[in-house]
Amino acid sequence: MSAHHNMSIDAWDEIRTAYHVARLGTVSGAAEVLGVHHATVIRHIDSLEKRLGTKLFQRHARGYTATEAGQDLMQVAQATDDQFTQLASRLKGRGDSVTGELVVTSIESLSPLLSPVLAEFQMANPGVTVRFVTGDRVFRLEYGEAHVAIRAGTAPNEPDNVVQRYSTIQIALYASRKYLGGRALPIPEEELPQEKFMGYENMDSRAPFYRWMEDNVPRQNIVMRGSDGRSVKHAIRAGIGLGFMASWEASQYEDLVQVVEPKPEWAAPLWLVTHVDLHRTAKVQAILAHLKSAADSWTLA
Amino acid sequence: MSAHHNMSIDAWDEIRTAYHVARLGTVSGAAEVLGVHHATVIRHIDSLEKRLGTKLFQRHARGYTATEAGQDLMQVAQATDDQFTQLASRLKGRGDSVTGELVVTSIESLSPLLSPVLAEFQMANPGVTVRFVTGDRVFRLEYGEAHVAIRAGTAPNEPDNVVQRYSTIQIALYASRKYLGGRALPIPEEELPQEKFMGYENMDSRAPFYRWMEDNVPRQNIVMRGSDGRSVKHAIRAGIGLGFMASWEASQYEDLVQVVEPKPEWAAPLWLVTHVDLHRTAKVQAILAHLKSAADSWTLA
DNA sequence: ATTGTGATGTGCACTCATGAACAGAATTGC
DNA sequence: GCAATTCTGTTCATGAGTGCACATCACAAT
Repeated sequence: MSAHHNMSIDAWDEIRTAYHVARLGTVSGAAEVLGVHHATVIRHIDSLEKRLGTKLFQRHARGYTATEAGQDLMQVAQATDDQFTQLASRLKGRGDSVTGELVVTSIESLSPLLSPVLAEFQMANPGVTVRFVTGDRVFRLEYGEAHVAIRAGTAPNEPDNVVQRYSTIQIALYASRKYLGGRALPIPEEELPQEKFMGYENMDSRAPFYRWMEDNVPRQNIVMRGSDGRSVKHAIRAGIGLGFMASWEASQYEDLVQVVEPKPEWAAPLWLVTHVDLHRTAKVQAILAHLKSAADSWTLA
Repeated sequence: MSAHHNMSIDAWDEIRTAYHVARLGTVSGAAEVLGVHHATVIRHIDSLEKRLGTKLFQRHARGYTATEAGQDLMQVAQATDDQFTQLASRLKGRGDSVTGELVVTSIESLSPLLSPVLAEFQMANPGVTVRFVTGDRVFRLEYGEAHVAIRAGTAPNEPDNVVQRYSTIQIALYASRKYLGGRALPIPEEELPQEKFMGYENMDSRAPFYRWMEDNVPRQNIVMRGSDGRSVKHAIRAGIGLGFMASWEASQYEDLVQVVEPKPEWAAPLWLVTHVDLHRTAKVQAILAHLKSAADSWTLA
């Protein structure tokens, strides 16, 4: 039983037709405006009247004149037409201009790098409201959780996602001067496993430097683990031992020094990933362009 | 050029489809509610997005989630659906119940006869507003000028008008006692042409008693003419001579007497005429029934 | 792992709404 | 009064939109 016990009109096009007939007073005029044959207009009216059980028009050779019911319908349809027209211009404009919300997501560790860039973008486009969502859980673009995501690591290959190569985060091993105590640098690679290390809580991540640490550093030498980048950073600065950090972040601190020449495989590629449905919109294109131009001024490599 | 330079949406059904998709979150669910195949829903969405130039939904295997644009559309469509539903119930009710305006038209001379009947009807149906329009010009039902007309004379045969036999107005020759001066009644028919007569201004009317007067009474004996029934009535009562009057009206006055037995051909048939489009509506049926029952209590013959 | 379920998406046959042509009627013009 | 115009209304052929079937995919549960 698919019958609507609560009567709701399931032929909006017919109302639209009736509206123009009531407005113009003739079937032919309405047919011309609607771009259909006048026979179609007559059929729409007949169908609608049959459905409503009420005569909407009185037919005569000079045209159709709306009954009270028809005039009532005309007023409602008039309002509807106005609202739809406004909606259309809103939506049209929304497609070509950068307004409304713009949701960007990334892993939390990129936050200090991206925040200023996004702030810049917002100031350049006052009409847009930027929401920067970070978190270790992957925000799913296909559910509309974000317009663009900055992902790190291996290239995502989820379907319906258009992914672009973005930039490269140079990762290196750092330690504080306090820990090193004036030792000669770089530390020879064969001696590294004997150092103390600051590790990560969830090493299940497939980041290459994680795997390097798992493979080359004895478990007992990983003396502490942190679950987020900030705690790792503070532990290293406190002198607990060696640890992986992004070069751009470590270089901001005078007390941190790079202990070995970074291996190329440690580098974490960044990916700009957007949903295919939203990729072509002006808003997404604008933020992508802005992110790329910002990356050009970075000195990450 | 039939191009709409002002963008207005010319596919309301597609908006309705998109509305239900946005509301339910899945194409399949919307298809079931709408009573169409889910492929149709997909095609509607695609068409609408193409038309608006904006993505309304993000597609994924679990369903469709509305973008900002889609949510905007959903709100507008929600309001539209509510308004249409209200309209439908209003119109549905209007078809089966007697409410709103009811326009009745007749020739002016029937006004005193019909007015109390219409007043009765209004009091029996408080929801209806009765407009009683009299005038010598014929109000055209097909232009929506009236719901029901009471016509006198020969049966109207206009197309699209359903006409019913109503009642018969008995017309007879009357004169005031002052004019007669106590003569014996009835006046022999062969002496009638020698009497003085009160006539009508527009004798072009095809009423049978008009023609009788034209045919049987010498022109110079029609000593006065009036353009409306009231002036004729007053002239007769003033004693100017003989004149045709409706029996129901003349019988109200003590000073008026019937001078000859009325000829059957003088009687004026009344017709109830309605437009075919409105004839079946409850409102029209109600007033017709009321008029007929009122006629049963009349003593016109 | 594997099966099951409930989604979206697409090619193909078909039906139904549409469009073209014509007829009828009323009003307008000369 | 007669022709011209402008409507409505109906019939019939056609094409666009629809429904069906099947493929595909994602998630959940056993």
